[in-house]
Amino acid sequence: MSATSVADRRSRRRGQILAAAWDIAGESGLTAVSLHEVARRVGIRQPSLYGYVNSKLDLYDAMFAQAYEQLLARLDSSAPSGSAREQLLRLSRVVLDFAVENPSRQQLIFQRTIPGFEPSAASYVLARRLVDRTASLLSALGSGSPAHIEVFTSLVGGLGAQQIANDPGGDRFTRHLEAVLDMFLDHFVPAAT
Amino acid sequence: MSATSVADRRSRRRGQILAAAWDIAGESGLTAVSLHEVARRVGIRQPSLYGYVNSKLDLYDAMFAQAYEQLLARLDSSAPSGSAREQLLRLSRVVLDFAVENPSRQQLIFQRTIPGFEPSAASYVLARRLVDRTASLLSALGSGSPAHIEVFTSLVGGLGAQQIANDPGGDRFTRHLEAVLDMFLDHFVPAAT
DNA sequence: GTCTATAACGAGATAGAC
DNA sequence: GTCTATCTCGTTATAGAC
Repeated sequence: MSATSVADRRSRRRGQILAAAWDIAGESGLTAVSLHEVARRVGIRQPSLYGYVNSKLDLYDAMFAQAYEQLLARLDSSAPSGSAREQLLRLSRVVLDFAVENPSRQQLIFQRTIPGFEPSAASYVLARRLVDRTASLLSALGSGSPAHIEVFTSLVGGLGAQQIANDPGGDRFTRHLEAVLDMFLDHFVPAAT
Repeated sequence: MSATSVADRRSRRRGQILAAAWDIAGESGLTAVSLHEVARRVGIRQPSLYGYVNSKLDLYDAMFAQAYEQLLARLDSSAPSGSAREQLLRLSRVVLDFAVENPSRQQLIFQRTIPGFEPSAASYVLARRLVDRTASLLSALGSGSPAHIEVFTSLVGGLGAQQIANDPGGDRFTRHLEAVLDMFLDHFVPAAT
């Protein structure tokens, strides 16, 4: 009858570990995350981490999965409403804000620049969910071909990458999102205008 | 009267050092470049490198500058010809190919994801040259506003980033370059069509 | 579940001889 | 210009006690 079960305590610790890892990544970059520093911040010794993750790459995988869970949760935080164009704009805006708010997340889940890291199958499923949502909105607009999806994701990803690399903390690039989306729709789905 | 001057030998060594660094980056990622491994490949001891670079970040800066020099040289390798649209397409194709051929170069000069690295003023001048060329071609098309430049660089950069992250070695994203360029011109420079 | 201790290794950088 | 030697610090991971 304890108020906190063993499973609860475990998952709380895991949450602390991931939070510490994201903090380090935010301060010093994704590659600066080390098990020693994570343990230091959580208040345990580095070997104790091996009760929660199997390796450093496994920690990255947990971060990858958590980032997608957070992003998908944000997309679900409001009921879909408005035209397909409005829904697509909202999805793009949420994704873009999410990436730009925390460049390490963008680097891990979109850019894939960590040497040796590949998301596990379980984590990859989450990544697919985002693509699928984008694809179905594009389909609703009559523009759901693979080529259209490839171009569209490049547009949104490109704005995010440029924003982070060339104007961190600003909005010189992200402010163009709606114009870029209209450019895309105008050109590829002229009927929708 | 020696066939190779002291300066020649120095610059040749420097070239070997940079080549070794790019090799390592290509094999194991940009962050895997270490002075020890560079020295090993050049055939000297690690402390000897300090006769050529002042620090590891200084080595990254030399790589940054070299990458831009190579890219600018490629752009100059053929005389400008054709319409402004054709020149813009050619410039974009060269930049895109350059980035995709060697992801480490893209990561260093466009993505800027190395913790603690900032290009020196001298290196930054080279980076500006690329932006200036792009801007003047866009101006010739009547689309040289800052906003247009921001959007255009995001389009090309986005295709490159997606290509590297999601289809390394392929062309699933880069093949859309011409379509994306036409989309851009259609929407922002309708008169040019 | 967390600890101490430690193995095994690598990094960047400096001192000083030749 | 290159070397040897070394400092200092960091890392991932494992063994084994409590």
